[in-house]
Amino acid sequence: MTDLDSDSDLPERKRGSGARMVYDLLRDEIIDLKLAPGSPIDEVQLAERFKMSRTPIREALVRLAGEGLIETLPNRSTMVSNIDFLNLHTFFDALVLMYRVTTRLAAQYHRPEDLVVIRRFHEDYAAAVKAHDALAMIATNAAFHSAIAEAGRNPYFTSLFRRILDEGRRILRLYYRSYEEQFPQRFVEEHAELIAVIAARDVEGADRLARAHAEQIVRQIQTLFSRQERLDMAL
Amino acid sequence: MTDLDSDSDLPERKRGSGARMVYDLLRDEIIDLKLAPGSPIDEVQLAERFKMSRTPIREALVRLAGEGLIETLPNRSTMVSNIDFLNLHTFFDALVLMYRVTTRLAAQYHRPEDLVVIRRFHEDYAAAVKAHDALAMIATNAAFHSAIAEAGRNPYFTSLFRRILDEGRRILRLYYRSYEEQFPQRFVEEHAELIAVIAARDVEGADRLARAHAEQIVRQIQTLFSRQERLDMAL
DNA sequence: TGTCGATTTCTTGTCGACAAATAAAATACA
DNA sequence: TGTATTTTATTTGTCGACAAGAAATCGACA
Repeated sequence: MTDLDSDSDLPERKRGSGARMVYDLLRDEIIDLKLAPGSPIDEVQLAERFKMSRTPIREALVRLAGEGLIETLPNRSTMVSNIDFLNLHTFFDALVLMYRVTTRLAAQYHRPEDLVVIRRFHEDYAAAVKAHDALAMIATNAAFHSAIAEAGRNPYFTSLFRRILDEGRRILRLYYRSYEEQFPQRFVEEHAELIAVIAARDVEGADRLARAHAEQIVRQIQTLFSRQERLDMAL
Repeated sequence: MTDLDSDSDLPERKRGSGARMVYDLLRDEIIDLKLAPGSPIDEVQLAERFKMSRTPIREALVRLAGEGLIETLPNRSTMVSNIDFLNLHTFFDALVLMYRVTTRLAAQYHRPEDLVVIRRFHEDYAAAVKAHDALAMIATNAAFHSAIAEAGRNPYFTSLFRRILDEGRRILRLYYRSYEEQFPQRFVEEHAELIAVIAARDVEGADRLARAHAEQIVRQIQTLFSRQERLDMAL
Protein backbone atom coordinates (compact mmCIF):
# COMPACT_ATOMS: atom_id res chain seq x y z
CA MET A 1 0.00 0.00 0.00
CA THR A 2 2.83 2.33 0.73
CA ASP A 3 4.92 3.15 -2.27
CA LEU A 4 3.86 0.12 -4.19
CA ASP A 5 4.82 0.76 -7.76
CA SER A 6 7.02 3.78 -7.51
CA ASP A 7 10.20 3.37 -9.49
CA SER A 8 11.61 4.96 -6.74
CA ASP A 9 13.91 7.50 -5.59
CA LEU A 10 15.50 9.27 -8.45
CA PRO A 11 14.80 12.79 -7.29
CA GLU A 12 17.90 14.02 -9.09
CA ARG A 13 16.97 14.65 -12.66
CA LYS A 14 18.76 16.66 -15.27
CA ARG A 15 16.90 19.04 -17.48
CA GLY A 16 16.39 17.36 -20.81
CA SER A 17 16.30 13.84 -19.46
CA GLY A 18 12.72 13.48 -18.36
CA ALA A 19 11.11 12.36 -21.60
CA ARG A 20 14.06 10.21 -22.52
CA MET A 21 13.92 8.37 -19.23
CA VAL A 22 10.20 7.71 -19.43
CA TYR A 23 10.57 6.64 -23.03
CA ASP A 24 13.29 4.13 -22.26
CA LEU A 25 11.49 2.69 -19.31
CA LEU A 26 8.12 2.36 -20.96
CA ARG A 27 9.74 0.87 -24.02
CA ASP A 28 11.41 -1.79 -21.93
CA GLU A 29 8.22 -2.56 -20.07
CA ILE A 30 6.28 -2.90 -23.30
CA ILE A 31 8.86 -5.10 -24.97
CA ASP A 32 9.21 -7.28 -21.89
CA LEU A 33 5.43 -7.58 -21.71
CA LYS A 34 5.42 -6.12 -18.23
CA LEU A 35 2.79 -3.98 -19.84
CA ALA A 36 0.49 -6.37 -21.61
CA PRO A 37 -0.78 -5.55 -25.10
CA GLY A 38 -4.00 -3.61 -24.73
CA SER A 39 -3.11 -2.23 -21.32
CA PRO A 40 -4.36 1.29 -20.85
CA ILE A 41 -1.76 3.99 -20.41
CA ASP A 42 -2.74 6.87 -18.22
CA GLU A 43 -0.78 10.08 -18.44
CA VAL A 44 -1.57 11.40 -14.99
CA GLN A 45 -0.75 8.08 -13.42
CA LEU A 46 2.63 8.07 -15.15
CA ALA A 47 3.16 11.66 -14.14
CA GLU A 48 2.64 10.76 -10.52
CA ARG A 49 4.78 7.67 -10.79
CA PHE A 50 7.73 9.54 -12.24
CA LYS A 51 7.04 12.65 -10.26
CA MET A 52 7.01 14.99 -13.18
CA SER A 53 4.39 16.91 -15.11
CA ARG A 54 2.43 15.46 -17.98
CA THR A 55 4.44 17.34 -20.59
CA PRO A 56 7.54 15.13 -20.70
CA ILE A 57 5.34 12.06 -20.30
CA ARG A 58 3.41 13.15 -23.33
CA GLU A 59 6.56 13.57 -25.35
CA ALA A 60 7.62 10.04 -24.53
CA LEU A 61 4.21 8.73 -25.55
CA VAL A 62 4.32 10.57 -28.85
CA ARG A 63 7.62 8.94 -29.63
CA LEU A 64 6.40 5.50 -28.63
CA ALA A 65 3.35 5.98 -30.82
CA GLY A 66 5.63 6.93 -33.70
CA GLU A 67 7.30 3.55 -33.39
CA GLY A 68 4.02 1.72 -33.16
CA LEU A 69 4.53 0.51 -29.62
CA ILE A 70 1.43 2.26 -28.34
CA GLU A 71 -1.77 3.40 -29.98
CA THR A 72 -3.71 6.46 -29.08
CA LEU A 73 -7.40 7.00 -29.67
CA PRO A 74 -8.04 10.71 -30.21
CA ASN A 75 -9.46 12.44 -27.19
CA ARG A 76 -9.97 9.17 -25.51
CA SER A 77 -7.37 6.73 -24.36
CA THR A 78 -3.99 5.37 -25.23
CA MET A 79 -2.91 1.77 -24.81
CA VAL A 80 -0.13 -0.66 -25.52
CA SER A 81 -0.33 -1.90 -29.09
CA ASN A 82 -1.80 -5.29 -29.64
CA ILE A 83 0.11 -7.98 -31.43
CA ASP A 84 -1.41 -8.57 -34.83
CA PHE A 85 -1.59 -12.33 -34.99
CA LEU A 86 -3.70 -12.30 -38.12
CA ASN A 87 -0.93 -10.67 -40.13
CA LEU A 88 2.01 -12.46 -38.63
CA HIS A 89 3.23 -13.34 -42.10
CA THR A 90 4.04 -9.71 -42.83
CA PHE A 91 6.16 -9.74 -39.72
CA PHE A 92 7.90 -12.91 -40.84
CA ASP A 93 8.55 -11.52 -44.30
CA ALA A 94 10.13 -8.43 -42.87
CA LEU A 95 12.09 -10.40 -40.30
CA VAL A 96 13.66 -12.74 -42.82
CA LEU A 97 14.51 -10.00 -45.27
CA MET A 98 16.09 -7.80 -42.63
CA TYR A 99 18.08 -10.66 -41.18
CA ARG A 100 19.46 -11.29 -44.62
CA VAL A 101 20.23 -7.76 -45.66
CA THR A 102 21.77 -6.64 -42.38
CA THR A 103 23.99 -9.71 -42.15
CA ARG A 104 24.97 -9.26 -45.75
CA LEU A 105 25.93 -5.66 -45.25
CA ALA A 106 27.81 -6.55 -42.09
CA ALA A 107 29.93 -8.97 -44.08
CA GLN A 108 30.57 -6.20 -46.55
CA TYR A 109 31.19 -3.18 -44.39
CA HIS A 110 32.11 -4.27 -40.85
CA ARG A 111 35.24 -3.03 -39.19
CA PRO A 112 37.38 -5.07 -36.82
CA GLU A 113 36.00 -3.36 -33.73
CA ASP A 114 32.48 -4.36 -34.72
CA LEU A 115 33.40 -8.00 -34.35
CA VAL A 116 34.43 -7.44 -30.78
CA VAL A 117 31.00 -6.15 -29.91
CA ILE A 118 29.25 -8.89 -31.86
CA ARG A 119 31.30 -11.59 -30.19
CA ARG A 120 30.51 -10.20 -26.78
CA PHE A 121 26.78 -10.44 -27.38
CA HIS A 122 27.33 -13.89 -28.79
CA GLU A 123 28.90 -14.94 -25.52
CA ASP A 124 26.06 -13.35 -23.58
CA TYR A 125 23.60 -15.35 -25.58
CA ALA A 126 25.55 -18.57 -25.12
CA ALA A 127 25.62 -17.93 -21.39
CA ALA A 128 21.87 -17.42 -21.34
CA VAL A 129 21.33 -20.70 -23.15
CA LYS A 130 23.64 -22.48 -20.78
CA ALA A 131 21.76 -21.02 -17.82
CA HIS A 132 18.41 -21.99 -19.36
CA ASP A 133 17.35 -18.39 -18.90
CA ALA A 134 14.76 -17.95 -21.62
CA LEU A 135 14.16 -14.29 -20.92
CA ALA A 136 17.85 -13.51 -21.20
CA MET A 137 18.02 -15.50 -24.42
CA ILE A 138 15.38 -13.29 -25.98
CA ALA A 139 17.15 -10.11 -25.00
CA THR A 140 20.67 -11.16 -25.93
CA ASN A 141 19.60 -12.70 -29.21
CA ALA A 142 18.07 -9.40 -30.23
CA ALA A 143 21.16 -7.53 -29.08
CA PHE A 144 23.37 -9.87 -31.08
CA HIS A 145 21.55 -9.29 -34.32
CA SER A 146 21.20 -5.60 -33.63
CA ALA A 147 24.98 -5.39 -33.31
CA ILE A 148 25.39 -7.16 -36.63
CA ALA A 149 23.03 -4.69 -38.24
CA GLU A 150 25.00 -1.85 -36.73
CA ALA A 151 28.13 -3.18 -38.40
CA GLY A 152 26.32 -2.98 -41.73
CA ARG A 153 26.09 0.77 -41.24
CA ASN A 154 22.86 1.45 -43.04
CA PRO A 155 20.64 3.50 -40.74
CA TYR A 156 17.53 2.86 -42.82
CA PHE A 157 17.88 -0.85 -42.35
CA THR A 158 19.04 -0.77 -38.75
CA SER A 159 16.13 1.37 -37.63
CA LEU A 160 13.56 -0.88 -39.27
CA PHE A 161 15.34 -3.98 -38.05
CA ARG A 162 15.35 -2.73 -34.48
CA ARG A 163 11.65 -2.18 -34.67
CA ILE A 164 11.14 -5.69 -35.96
CA LEU A 165 13.41 -7.18 -33.33
CA ASP A 166 11.44 -5.36 -30.66
CA GLU A 167 8.21 -6.79 -31.95
CA GLY A 168 9.84 -10.20 -32.10
CA ARG A 169 10.81 -9.93 -28.46
CA ARG A 170 7.21 -9.23 -27.56
CA ILE A 171 6.02 -12.25 -29.46
CA LEU A 172 8.65 -14.56 -28.03
CA ARG A 173 7.89 -13.46 -24.50
CA LEU A 174 4.45 -14.86 -24.94
CA TYR A 175 5.90 -18.32 -25.22
CA TYR A 176 9.04 -18.05 -23.21
CA ARG A 177 8.01 -20.86 -20.93
CA SER A 178 7.84 -23.26 -23.85
CA TYR A 179 11.06 -22.75 -25.59
CA GLU A 180 13.59 -23.54 -23.08
CA GLU A 181 13.13 -26.98 -24.53
CA GLN A 182 13.14 -25.75 -28.10
CA PHE A 183 15.66 -22.98 -28.16
CA PRO A 184 18.60 -25.24 -28.48
CA GLN A 185 22.28 -25.12 -28.47
CA ARG A 186 21.86 -25.15 -32.21
CA PHE A 187 21.21 -21.42 -32.34
CA VAL A 188 24.45 -20.79 -30.55
CA GLU A 189 26.27 -22.74 -33.22
CA GLU A 190 24.47 -20.91 -35.98
CA HIS A 191 25.45 -17.61 -34.43
CA ALA A 192 29.05 -18.73 -34.39
CA GLU A 193 28.81 -19.59 -38.08
CA LEU A 194 27.30 -16.19 -38.79
CA ILE A 195 30.24 -14.52 -37.12
CA ALA A 196 32.62 -16.63 -39.17
CA VAL A 197 31.15 -15.68 -42.54
CA ILE A 198 30.95 -12.05 -41.56
CA ALA A 199 34.56 -12.02 -40.47
CA ALA A 200 35.51 -13.73 -43.72
CA ARG A 201 33.59 -11.06 -45.62
CA ASP A 202 31.71 -13.81 -47.40
CA VAL A 203 28.68 -11.86 -48.55
CA GLU A 204 26.81 -14.66 -50.27
CA GLY A 205 27.51 -17.03 -47.42
CA ALA A 206 26.22 -14.44 -44.96
CA ASP A 207 23.04 -14.12 -46.95
CA ARG A 208 22.51 -17.84 -47.13
CA LEU A 209 23.20 -18.46 -43.46
CA ALA A 210 21.15 -15.51 -42.28
CA ARG A 211 18.25 -16.68 -44.34
CA ALA A 212 18.40 -20.20 -42.98
CA HIS A 213 18.75 -18.86 -39.46
CA ALA A 214 15.80 -16.53 -39.85
CA GLU A 215 13.57 -19.16 -41.38
CA GLN A 216 14.49 -21.44 -38.54
CA ILE A 217 13.29 -18.85 -36.08
CA VAL A 218 10.12 -18.27 -38.04
CA ARG A 219 9.34 -21.97 -37.96
CA GLN A 220 10.06 -21.99 -34.26
CA ILE A 221 7.55 -19.24 -33.65
CA GLN A 222 4.98 -20.83 -35.91
CA THR A 223 5.29 -24.08 -34.00
CA LEU A 224 4.80 -22.34 -30.69
CA PHE A 225 1.93 -20.39 -32.15
CA SER A 226 0.03 -23.34 -33.57
CA ARG A 227 0.59 -25.29 -30.39
CA GLN A 228 -0.95 -22.43 -28.49
CA GLU A 229 -3.85 -22.38 -30.91
CA ARG A 230 -4.57 -26.02 -30.29
CA LEU A 231 -4.43 -25.25 -26.61
CA ASP A 232 -6.96 -22.47 -27.02
CA MET A 233 -9.28 -24.72 -28.96
CA ALA A 234 -9.22 -27.23 -26.17
CA LEU A 235 -10.96 -24.74 -23.93
CA MET B 1 5.09 43.44 -45.06
CA THR B 2 1.62 42.88 -43.85
CA ASP B 3 0.78 39.31 -43.18
CA LEU B 4 3.66 38.04 -45.20
CA ASP B 5 4.05 34.42 -44.26
CA SER B 6 0.93 33.67 -42.36
CA ASP B 7 -0.71 30.52 -43.60
CA SER B 8 -3.61 32.40 -43.17
CA ASP B 9 -7.01 32.39 -41.94
CA LEU B 10 -7.91 29.07 -40.52
CA PRO B 11 -9.26 30.31 -37.21
CA GLU B 12 -11.62 27.34 -37.05
CA ARG B 13 -9.65 24.47 -35.58
CA LYS B 14 -10.92 21.28 -34.10
CA ARG B 15 -9.55 19.98 -30.90
CA GLY B 16 -7.11 17.22 -31.74
CA SER B 17 -6.07 18.64 -35.07
CA GLY B 18 -3.44 21.18 -34.09
CA ALA B 19 -0.37 18.99 -33.99
CA ARG B 20 -1.47 16.98 -36.97
CA MET B 21 -1.90 20.09 -39.08
CA VAL B 22 1.47 21.51 -38.16
CA TYR B 23 3.09 18.16 -38.74
CA ASP B 24 1.63 17.79 -42.21
CA LEU B 25 2.51 21.29 -43.23
CA LEU B 26 6.05 21.23 -41.93
CA ARG B 27 6.61 17.84 -43.47
CA ASP B 28 5.55 19.13 -46.85
CA GLU B 29 7.70 22.20 -46.55
CA ILE B 30 10.72 20.13 -45.60
CA ILE B 31 10.24 17.61 -48.38
CA ASP B 32 9.66 20.34 -50.94
CA LEU B 33 12.77 22.12 -49.74
CA LYS B 34 10.76 25.21 -48.93
CA LEU B 35 12.63 24.77 -45.70
CA ALA B 36 16.23 24.24 -46.69
CA PRO B 37 18.32 21.59 -44.93
CA GLY B 38 19.95 23.20 -41.94
CA SER B 39 17.29 25.86 -41.56
CA PRO B 40 16.61 26.69 -37.93
CA ILE B 41 13.17 25.90 -36.60
CA ASP B 42 11.85 28.17 -33.94
CA GLU B 43 8.99 27.01 -31.79
CA VAL B 44 7.66 30.41 -30.80
CA GLN B 45 7.78 31.60 -34.35
CA LEU B 46 5.76 28.61 -35.45
CA ALA B 47 3.38 29.13 -32.56
CA GLU B 48 2.72 32.67 -33.71
CA ARG B 49 2.41 31.64 -37.31
CA PHE B 50 -0.19 29.00 -36.58
CA LYS B 51 -1.76 30.96 -33.77
CA MET B 52 -1.52 28.23 -31.20
CA SER B 53 0.57 27.53 -28.15
CA ARG B 54 3.92 25.82 -28.24
CA THR B 55 2.55 22.52 -26.98
CA PRO B 56 1.02 21.20 -30.21
CA ILE B 57 3.94 22.61 -32.16
CA ARG B 58 6.26 20.65 -29.96
CA GLU B 59 4.34 17.46 -30.54
CA ALA B 60 4.64 17.91 -34.28
CA LEU B 61 8.37 18.49 -33.94
CA VAL B 62 8.84 15.38 -31.84
CA ARG B 63 7.16 13.34 -34.52
CA LEU B 64 9.21 14.90 -37.27
CA ALA B 65 12.36 14.19 -35.32
CA GLY B 66 11.26 10.58 -34.96
CA GLU B 67 11.21 10.29 -38.71
CA GLY B 68 14.55 11.95 -39.09
CA LEU B 69 13.24 15.00 -40.91
CA ILE B 70 14.50 17.40 -38.27
CA GLU B 71 17.28 17.22 -35.73
CA THR B 72 17.20 18.74 -32.32
CA LEU B 73 20.20 19.76 -30.27
CA PRO B 74 19.32 19.39 -26.59
CA ASN B 75 18.55 22.67 -24.91
CA ARG B 76 19.67 24.55 -27.90
CA SER B 77 18.15 24.56 -31.32
CA THR B 78 16.34 22.42 -33.77
CA MET B 79 16.83 22.45 -37.50
CA VAL B 80 15.87 20.74 -40.71
CA SER B 81 18.00 17.63 -41.20
CA ASN B 82 20.85 17.88 -43.60
CA ILE B 83 21.14 15.54 -46.53
CA ASP B 84 23.97 13.12 -45.94
CA PHE B 85 25.79 13.21 -49.25
CA LEU B 86 28.72 11.26 -47.93
CA ASN B 87 26.59 8.20 -47.28
CA LEU B 88 24.35 8.38 -50.28
CA HIS B 89 25.11 4.76 -51.07
CA THR B 90 23.21 3.61 -48.00
CA PHE B 91 20.27 5.54 -49.32
CA PHE B 92 20.64 3.92 -52.72
CA ASP B 93 20.89 0.44 -51.22
CA ALA B 94 17.73 0.94 -49.25
CA LEU B 95 15.94 2.53 -52.18
CA VAL B 96 16.66 -0.32 -54.56
CA LEU B 97 15.78 -3.01 -52.06
CA MET B 98 12.52 -1.37 -51.08
CA TYR B 99 11.53 -0.78 -54.68
CA ARG B 100 12.04 -4.46 -55.29
CA VAL B 101 10.33 -5.87 -52.25
CA THR B 102 7.31 -3.59 -52.34
CA THR B 103 6.69 -4.20 -56.02
CA ARG B 104 7.15 -7.90 -55.50
CA LEU B 105 4.64 -7.99 -52.69
CA ALA B 106 2.23 -5.87 -54.71
CA ALA B 107 2.32 -8.48 -57.46
CA GLN B 108 1.61 -11.09 -54.84
CA TYR B 109 -1.03 -9.51 -52.67
CA HIS B 110 -2.72 -6.66 -54.54
CA ARG B 111 -6.48 -6.52 -54.92
CA PRO B 112 -8.30 -5.18 -57.95
CA GLU B 113 -9.12 -1.88 -56.29
CA ASP B 114 -5.43 -1.26 -55.65
CA LEU B 115 -4.78 -1.17 -59.37
CA VAL B 116 -7.29 1.63 -59.78
CA VAL B 117 -5.37 3.80 -57.37
CA ILE B 118 -2.03 2.88 -58.87
CA ARG B 119 -3.22 3.65 -62.39
CA ARG B 120 -4.54 7.00 -61.30
CA PHE B 121 -1.15 8.05 -59.95
CA HIS B 122 0.43 6.66 -63.08
CA GLU B 123 -1.70 9.02 -65.14
CA ASP B 124 -0.85 11.91 -62.89
CA TYR B 125 2.81 11.20 -63.42
CA ALA B 126 2.39 10.92 -67.17
CA ALA B 127 0.58 14.24 -67.17
CA ALA B 128 3.39 15.86 -65.23
CA VAL B 129 5.94 14.57 -67.71
CA LYS B 130 3.87 15.81 -70.58
CA ALA B 131 3.61 19.21 -68.95
CA HIS B 132 7.35 19.28 -68.29
CA ASP B 133 6.52 20.01 -64.67
CA ALA B 134 9.53 18.61 -62.85
CA LEU B 135 8.18 19.37 -59.40
CA ALA B 136 4.96 17.53 -60.10
CA MET B 137 6.95 14.62 -61.51
CA ILE B 138 8.79 14.23 -58.24
CA ALA B 139 5.64 14.25 -56.18
CA THR B 140 3.57 11.97 -58.38
CA ASN B 141 6.38 9.51 -58.88
CA ALA B 142 6.65 9.09 -55.12
CA ALA B 143 2.88 8.76 -54.83
CA PHE B 144 2.86 6.11 -57.53
CA HIS B 145 5.40 3.90 -55.82
CA SER B 146 3.85 4.53 -52.45
CA ALA B 147 0.55 3.22 -53.80
CA ILE B 148 2.29 0.11 -55.08
CA ALA B 149 3.81 -0.45 -51.67
CA GLU B 150 0.40 -0.03 -50.11
CA ALA B 151 -0.92 -2.80 -52.32
CA GLY B 152 1.78 -5.08 -50.94
CA ARG B 153 0.21 -4.68 -47.52
CA ASN B 154 3.26 -4.96 -45.35
CA PRO B 155 3.29 -2.03 -42.94
CA TYR B 156 6.92 -2.60 -41.98
CA PHE B 157 8.02 -2.15 -45.56
CA THR B 158 5.61 0.61 -46.47
CA SER B 159 6.63 2.77 -43.54
CA LEU B 160 10.32 2.46 -44.31
CA PHE B 161 9.69 2.95 -48.00
CA ARG B 162 7.72 6.13 -47.39
CA ARG B 163 10.60 7.49 -45.40
CA ILE B 164 13.01 6.68 -48.20
CA LEU B 165 10.74 8.18 -50.82
CA ASP B 166 10.50 11.35 -48.79
CA GLU B 167 14.26 11.60 -48.61
CA GLY B 168 14.43 10.92 -52.32
CA ARG B 169 12.09 13.78 -53.00
CA ARG B 170 14.33 16.10 -51.06
CA ILE B 171 17.36 15.00 -53.04
CA LEU B 172 15.62 15.28 -56.39
CA ARG B 173 14.35 18.76 -55.60
CA LEU B 174 17.93 19.87 -55.45
CA TYR B 175 18.34 19.12 -59.11
CA TYR B 176 14.87 19.60 -60.41
CA ARG B 177 15.96 22.22 -62.89
CA SER B 178 18.29 19.77 -64.57
CA TYR B 179 16.16 16.79 -65.15
CA GLU B 180 13.44 18.02 -67.24
CA GLU B 181 15.86 17.03 -69.94
CA GLN B 182 16.76 13.74 -68.32
CA PHE B 183 13.55 12.51 -66.81
CA PRO B 184 12.24 11.08 -69.98
CA GLN B 185 9.16 9.55 -71.34
CA ARG B 186 11.00 6.33 -70.63
CA PHE B 187 10.00 6.35 -66.99
CA VAL B 188 6.38 6.58 -67.95
CA GLU B 189 6.78 3.48 -70.05
CA GLU B 190 8.58 1.65 -67.27
CA HIS B 191 5.77 2.52 -64.91
CA ALA B 192 3.30 1.06 -67.36
CA GLU B 193 5.33 -2.13 -67.50
CA LEU B 194 5.41 -2.28 -63.72
CA ILE B 195 1.64 -2.08 -63.61
CA ALA B 196 1.42 -4.85 -66.17
CA VAL B 197 3.55 -7.33 -64.25
CA ILE B 198 1.79 -6.49 -61.00
CA ALA B 199 -1.60 -7.03 -62.59
CA ALA B 200 -0.35 -10.31 -64.04
CA ARG B 201 0.84 -11.34 -60.56
CA ASP B 202 4.23 -12.05 -62.07
CA VAL B 203 6.34 -11.89 -58.93
CA GLU B 204 9.72 -12.55 -60.46
CA GLY B 205 9.01 -10.16 -63.31
CA ALA B 206 8.00 -7.50 -60.82
CA ASP B 207 11.25 -7.97 -58.96
CA ARG B 208 13.32 -7.75 -62.11
CA LEU B 209 11.56 -4.68 -63.47
CA ALA B 210 11.51 -2.88 -60.15
CA ARG B 211 15.19 -3.48 -59.75
CA ALA B 212 16.01 -2.17 -63.20
CA HIS B 213 13.76 0.82 -62.63
CA ALA B 214 15.33 1.61 -59.29
CA GLU B 215 18.86 1.28 -60.56
CA GLN B 216 17.95 3.56 -63.41
CA ILE B 217 16.86 6.19 -60.95
CA VAL B 218 19.97 5.72 -58.88
CA ARG B 219 22.14 6.27 -61.92
CA GLN B 220 20.10 9.32 -62.77
CA ILE B 221 20.73 10.83 -59.36
CA GLN B 222 24.39 9.92 -59.47
CA THR B 223 24.76 11.64 -62.80
CA LEU B 224 23.12 14.78 -61.52
CA PHE B 225 25.21 14.58 -58.40
CA SER B 226 28.56 14.21 -60.10
CA ARG B 227 27.68 16.94 -62.55
CA GLN B 228 26.99 19.19 -59.62
CA GLU B 229 30.28 18.18 -58.05
CA ARG B 230 32.20 19.18 -61.13
CA LEU B 231 30.36 22.44 -61.04
CA ASP B 232 31.40 23.01 -57.45
CA MET B 233 35.00 22.27 -58.26
CA ALA B 234 34.96 24.87 -60.96
CA LEU B 235 34.45 27.55 -58.37
C1' DT C 1 -38.24 -3.57 -16.75
C1' DG C 2 -36.18 -1.47 -20.75
C1' DT C 3 -34.86 2.46 -23.45
C1' DC C 4 -33.69 7.02 -24.34
C1' DG C 5 -31.74 11.32 -22.82
C1' DA C 6 -29.34 14.29 -19.51
C1' DT C 7 -25.57 14.55 -16.33
C1' DT C 8 -21.40 13.37 -14.38
C1' DT C 9 -16.76 11.74 -14.65
C1' DC C 10 -12.60 10.90 -16.54
C1' DT C 11 -8.93 11.59 -19.85
C1' DT C 12 -6.85 14.12 -23.14
C1' DG C 13 -5.57 18.60 -25.73
C1' DT C 14 -4.20 23.28 -25.19
C1' DC C 15 -2.61 27.26 -22.91
C1' DG C 16 0.43 30.78 -20.64
C1' DA C 17 4.11 31.30 -17.51
C1' DC C 18 8.48 30.34 -15.45
C1' DA C 19 13.18 28.26 -14.99
C1' DA C 20 17.31 26.17 -16.82
C1' DA C 21 20.83 25.90 -20.32
C1' DT C 22 23.38 27.73 -23.73
C1' DA C 23 25.13 31.17 -27.01
C1' DA C 24 26.01 35.94 -27.90
C1' DA C 25 27.25 40.41 -26.29
C1' DA C 26 29.47 43.38 -23.31
C1' DT C 27 32.93 44.44 -20.18
C1' DA C 28 37.34 44.22 -17.73
C1' DC C 29 41.99 43.47 -17.90
C1' DA C 30 46.66 42.76 -19.61
C1' DT D 1 44.57 45.15 -29.47
C1' DG D 2 43.56 40.58 -27.87
C1' DT D 3 41.79 37.50 -24.37
C1' DA D 4 39.24 36.10 -20.32
C1' DT D 5 35.13 36.87 -17.67
C1' DT D 6 30.77 38.58 -16.59
C1' DT D 7 26.24 39.85 -18.23
C1' DT D 8 22.48 39.68 -21.22
C1' DA D 9 19.48 37.47 -24.47
C1' DT D 10 17.37 33.75 -26.61
C1' DT D 11 15.45 29.24 -26.83
C1' DT D 12 14.18 25.17 -24.90
C1' DG D 13 12.19 22.07 -21.03
C1' DT D 14 8.86 21.79 -17.45
C1' DC D 15 4.96 22.98 -14.81
C1' DG D 16 0.06 23.62 -13.18
C1' DA D 17 -4.43 24.86 -14.68
C1' DC D 18 -8.37 24.83 -17.56
C1' DA D 19 -11.54 23.32 -21.24
C1' DA D 20 -13.27 20.02 -24.71
C1' DG D 21 -14.71 15.22 -26.00
C1' DA D 22 -16.21 10.90 -25.11
C1' DA D 23 -17.63 7.20 -22.23
C1' DA D 24 -20.07 5.85 -18.11
C1' DT D 25 -23.58 6.74 -14.90
C1' DC D 26 -27.87 8.16 -13.53
C1' DG D 27 -32.65 9.21 -14.02
C1' DA D 28 -37.07 9.96 -16.34
C1' DC D 29 -40.54 7.90 -18.74
C1' DA D 30 -43.11 4.40 -21.11
